[in-house]
Amino acid sequence: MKSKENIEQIACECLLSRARILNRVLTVFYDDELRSYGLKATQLNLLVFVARVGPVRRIDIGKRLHLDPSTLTRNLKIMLTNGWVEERIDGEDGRGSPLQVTVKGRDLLSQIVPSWKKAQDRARTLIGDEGETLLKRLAANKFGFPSGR
Amino acid sequence: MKSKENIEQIACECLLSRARILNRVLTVFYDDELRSYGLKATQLNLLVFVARVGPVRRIDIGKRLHLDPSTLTRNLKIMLTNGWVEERIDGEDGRGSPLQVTVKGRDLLSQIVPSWKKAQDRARTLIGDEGETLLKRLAANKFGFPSGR
DNA sequence: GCCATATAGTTGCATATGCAATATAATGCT
DNA sequence: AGCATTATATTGCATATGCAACTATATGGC
Repeated sequence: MKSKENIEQIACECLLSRARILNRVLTVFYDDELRSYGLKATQLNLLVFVARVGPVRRIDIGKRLHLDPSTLTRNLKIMLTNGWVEERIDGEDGRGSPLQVTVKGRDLLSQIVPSWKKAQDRARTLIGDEGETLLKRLAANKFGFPSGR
Repeated sequence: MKSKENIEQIACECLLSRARILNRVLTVFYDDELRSYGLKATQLNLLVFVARVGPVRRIDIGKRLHLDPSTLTRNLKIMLTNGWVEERIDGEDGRGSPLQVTVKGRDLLSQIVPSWKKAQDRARTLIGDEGETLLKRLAANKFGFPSGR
C-alpha cells in the first residue's frame, strides 16, 4: 500500500517529531531542578535574556528568541507579577516600555545556578558532546546566540 | 560581578534554550504547510504514530513519545472529534480503549505527504546534513525511534 | 497640522504541555 | 469473595505557544 509507505517515511524521517521529543525530555530536566524556586525552564530562559540584553522591548525579544509577541505579553506578565522583571518607565515610545531585570530577578538567577548546572549536565549526558557542539553551533549560526567560546 | 558571570554562562551554554528555539522554528515550518488541511504539526506526529503502531493505548503512546497521559487525553480528543482516530471497542481493559487510525485519518495522511516533504526540506536545510544525522541518531538511540535505514 | 501607513502591543480563541488529585478498573493476596 | 495495591485515564489548574483581529502609538508625505 502507498499509504503504509507514506506513514513509514514520515515516521522514519520526520525531523520535527524528533526535535519536539528532545524538547520535551530536556524541559523535564530543567523544570525538575527549578521547581523548588517557583520558576519554569521557559521563564529562566526569558529571564536570562532580559538580564543580559535589557532594557529590551518585547518585539526585540521575540525576534531573537523566535517567540510571538502575544506569547511574550503573557509570559512576561507572570514574570512582572513575580517581580523578576519590570518595565522601564522612561520609555520614549508610548507603545510599550522595554523590560529589564529587577534586583529580585537577578538574585533568583544567582540562586538557581547550581540547579541549572545539574539539569545542564543531564542534558549534556543525553545528547553527548557531539549533540552539544551541534546545538550550540546551530544556535550561534542560525539564531544569533552567543557562541560561548 | 558574580551575577553577570552566571548570566553569561547560562546564556552561552544553556542547551534547553537552544533546543526550544529549534523546536519553535521547525514547528512553524510544518504548521505553515499543514494549515490548509486543518491539522497541526503535533497532531500529525501523533496521527502517524497511531497509524503505524495502533491499536495502541494512551499510556503506551506516552511512553514512546514522552507525553504526559493528560496531554494525550486532550490531544486525542480533538483528533477523535475530527474523526482521524477512533477507539477500538473490543478492549478487554475497561480503563480505556486503544486508539487506531480511521480511514479518514489514513486518507488525510496520504494527502499531506507533499506538504510534509516541503516542511521537511526546510527543516533539513536549516539544520544541515550533520544536524539531520545527529537528530535521527539521537532519536533512534535514546527515544526508540525507527532509524529509517 | 492631517491623514495614510507602519509599528508595537494586547486580546480572543485554540492547541500543547505537565503536575496533582481524582476516578475507575485490573490484579494480587489471603 | 473481599480488600489492598497497582495501573490507566481523566479533570482542575497553570503555563506555553501562535494566529487573527484589534488598539494605540509613531512616522512619513503633503
